[in-house]
Amino acid sequence: MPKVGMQPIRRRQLIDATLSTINDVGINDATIAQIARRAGVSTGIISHYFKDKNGLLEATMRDITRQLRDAVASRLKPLAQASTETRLLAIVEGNFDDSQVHSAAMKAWLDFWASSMHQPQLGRLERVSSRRLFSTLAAEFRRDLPREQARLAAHGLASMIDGLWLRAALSGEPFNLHIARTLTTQFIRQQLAGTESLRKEE
Amino acid sequence: MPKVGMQPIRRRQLIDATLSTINDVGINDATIAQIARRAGVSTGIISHYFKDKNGLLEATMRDITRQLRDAVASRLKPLAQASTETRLLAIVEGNFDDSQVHSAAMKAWLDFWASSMHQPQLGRLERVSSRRLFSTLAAEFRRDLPREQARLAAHGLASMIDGLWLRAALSGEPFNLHIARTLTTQFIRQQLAGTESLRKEE
Amino acid sequence: MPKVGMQPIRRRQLIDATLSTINDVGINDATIAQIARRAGVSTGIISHYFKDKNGLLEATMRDITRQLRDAVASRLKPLAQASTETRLLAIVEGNFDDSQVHSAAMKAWLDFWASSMHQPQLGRLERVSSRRLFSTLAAEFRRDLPREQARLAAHGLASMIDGLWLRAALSGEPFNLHIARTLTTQFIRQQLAGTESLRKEE
Amino acid sequence: MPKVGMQPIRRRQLIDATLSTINDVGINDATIAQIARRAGVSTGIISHYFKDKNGLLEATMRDITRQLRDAVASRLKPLAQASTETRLLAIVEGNFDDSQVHSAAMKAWLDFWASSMHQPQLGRLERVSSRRLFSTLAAEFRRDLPREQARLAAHGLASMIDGLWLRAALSGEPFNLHIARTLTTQFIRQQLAGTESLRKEE
DNA sequence: CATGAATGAGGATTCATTCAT
DNA sequence: TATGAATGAATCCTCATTCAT
Repeated sequence: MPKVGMQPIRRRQLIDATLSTINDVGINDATIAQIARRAGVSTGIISHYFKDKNGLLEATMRDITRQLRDAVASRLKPLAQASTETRLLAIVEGNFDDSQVHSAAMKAWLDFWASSMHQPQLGRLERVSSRRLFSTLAAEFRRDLPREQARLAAHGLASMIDGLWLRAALSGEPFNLHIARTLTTQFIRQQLAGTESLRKEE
Repeated sequence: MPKVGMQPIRRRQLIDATLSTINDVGINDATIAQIARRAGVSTGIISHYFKDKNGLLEATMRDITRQLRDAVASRLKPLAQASTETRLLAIVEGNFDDSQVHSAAMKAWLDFWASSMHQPQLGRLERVSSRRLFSTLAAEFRRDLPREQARLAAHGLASMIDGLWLRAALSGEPFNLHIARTLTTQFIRQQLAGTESLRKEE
Repeated sequence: MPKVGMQPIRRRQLIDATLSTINDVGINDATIAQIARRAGVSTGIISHYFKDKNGLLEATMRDITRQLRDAVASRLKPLAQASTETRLLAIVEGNFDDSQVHSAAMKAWLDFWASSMHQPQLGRLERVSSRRLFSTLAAEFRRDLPREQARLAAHGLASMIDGLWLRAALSGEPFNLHIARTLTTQFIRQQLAGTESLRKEE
Repeated sequence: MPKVGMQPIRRRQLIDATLSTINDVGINDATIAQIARRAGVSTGIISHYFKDKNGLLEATMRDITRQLRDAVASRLKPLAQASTETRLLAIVEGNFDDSQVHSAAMKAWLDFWASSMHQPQLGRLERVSSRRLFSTLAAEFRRDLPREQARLAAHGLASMIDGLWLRAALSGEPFNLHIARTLTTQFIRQQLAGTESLRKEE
């Protein structure tokens, strides 16, 4: 029963099925047949909408990076006039948004990270996303800190965010938002409070 | 040219070939044929020494976790009487040992991490390794800090270490040891210096 | 050239190719590639229709057991009112139907028998078929003989049928229907005629 | 620790291991490695004593046919002066000797039968054995019956013996010696008693 | 006489992709 | 638009055989 205007519906359906499949068996054991079955469509449909399997995976990765971008952007929007610390914490919160820390999302990110090491197309997407986090953080820190110090702080905070995420994913346990908040808050305050004594030695 | 006592030699050969192949094409595109060719042996030998491909991958992961363990242990050994900070920095340095931060090692870790999400056997190895880092750090922090604070600090430092590593791997650029040292040193000192004002608010 | 409704056609095609291949090289040297080539299709199609090689072999065995069942049933059908002897002879004739005694069929049976000793799935099929012959014969004998004697006669006749078959298969020569008829007819008449003098001594 | 005069010991060891392996996994899944392990020797030894796998299988088949021959011969030996019936029953008993009707032996026979359909060497051995049974039986019947009738009786008795054997093997249950004796005794007596009334009609 | 390391051909299976309907 | 039949390359694994020691 072909219908018109199915494209956005089918794409959504298939991306969701892809994420769900990745959650179950991982990106490498996710077969087109499995994804199609889960989406309730035939295998042929995938090439119709995404050209090939890579196209589907790329679209899926694009989807979760967009979700992350949105999660951050929506938290930052109402805080245009807020303090640097507040805005930094909002960015952190965005990265720990529900959409990003549930099991399926973390598995997908980890799988995409690994895949991106060997697939240029995915690598590009990953790099854009990774740099965006750094740039966003660096821009905020720059409001209160000198350039190099801001970059260092941004690098540190981005690493901590990703590290917290990574360890949560690998531990197999639910993401502990409380601990993540405590540690990132500490880090942000210390960076903004100045670290003269430490920097002296370098 | 069969000989006796080849086992350790062959195993080493094959694990090295596996790491090298993972570096080139990733764990999922690493075929038995490719690994065997690189090791200069026939494919059949792999099942002879490792039962099957999974056995080889597991042995390879075991190998890099052992390297990490050794890198940390060898740095810690001569510091039995040293200060907590010195010992913590030694642990960090161990994690950033050459054997761990060269491109091939980082790719292998990332691939193993992703695989460990879906392969129980690898997951177990990963969890052991991940927990060891946390325990080692927590034990050191515990010398100067109360229990809960030590655990928090350990979690934070472990996350930062893994995060720095992860972002380096994904960036495709060489690991910047200088920045990593600066950030981890900062973190350690601040944790050991006490964070009363921050903890008050929680 | 994909079409709809190909399933029954392809299954038939593949089962026939399997029987033909078994006839040529035996069940153990029958490779998927060979069967597929003979059927004029690709190897992949087998898993499409039969899941795997075992599925195909099972379906093939199911097919020849069904042929045997049909051969017996069709002979028995018009003989609802006939004498026990006539009906027993019809059952025997069914077992010696052309479909069962040509070289390919006999080889297939022998191969399946051997395989069924070590493959539970095939064993089950074999047992059903073997018991059906016994039950059918026993039911007929029961019309004229006491229970235990009927069972003994059924056992003996079934053994003679299978033995004639087996020795024909192993001899490599065409099945000698005349001798088979003579011997089974003798057996049936003697059983039905009563064997008091013999049974006395046991 | 090489020794002299090991040949007969090793051959016996390996043939027993082969039978045991066939009993467990069937002739087709019996690998050299498995057989060697079971015999407690290395794989290389097999080619040393039997040239190759086929040589071992052939020797094994030769072994069980010899056992059958011996079982019959030893029973017949003391009965040089006995009646035809007694001698025929002795032959039957030989075929149902313990060495022939235990599970492992029946599986081996069935496997060899199937293999012999496609392996000339084994086929030859099988044919010799099969014909020997027929000839032995025919010779006995010939003492009391005309030539053709004797041959028919021999064919029938051989078929019944093999059929009883086959059905026992396939049933998975222990060979029921009592039933086998009853049926074969019946058959022999009836053949020897004359079957004029039956033969009239052919 | 005996070992077991090493080979490599051969087979089953999987799966992305294509395409007639 | 949508299906699912069909392909066949790619991969892992098994295993008989060889042979240096």
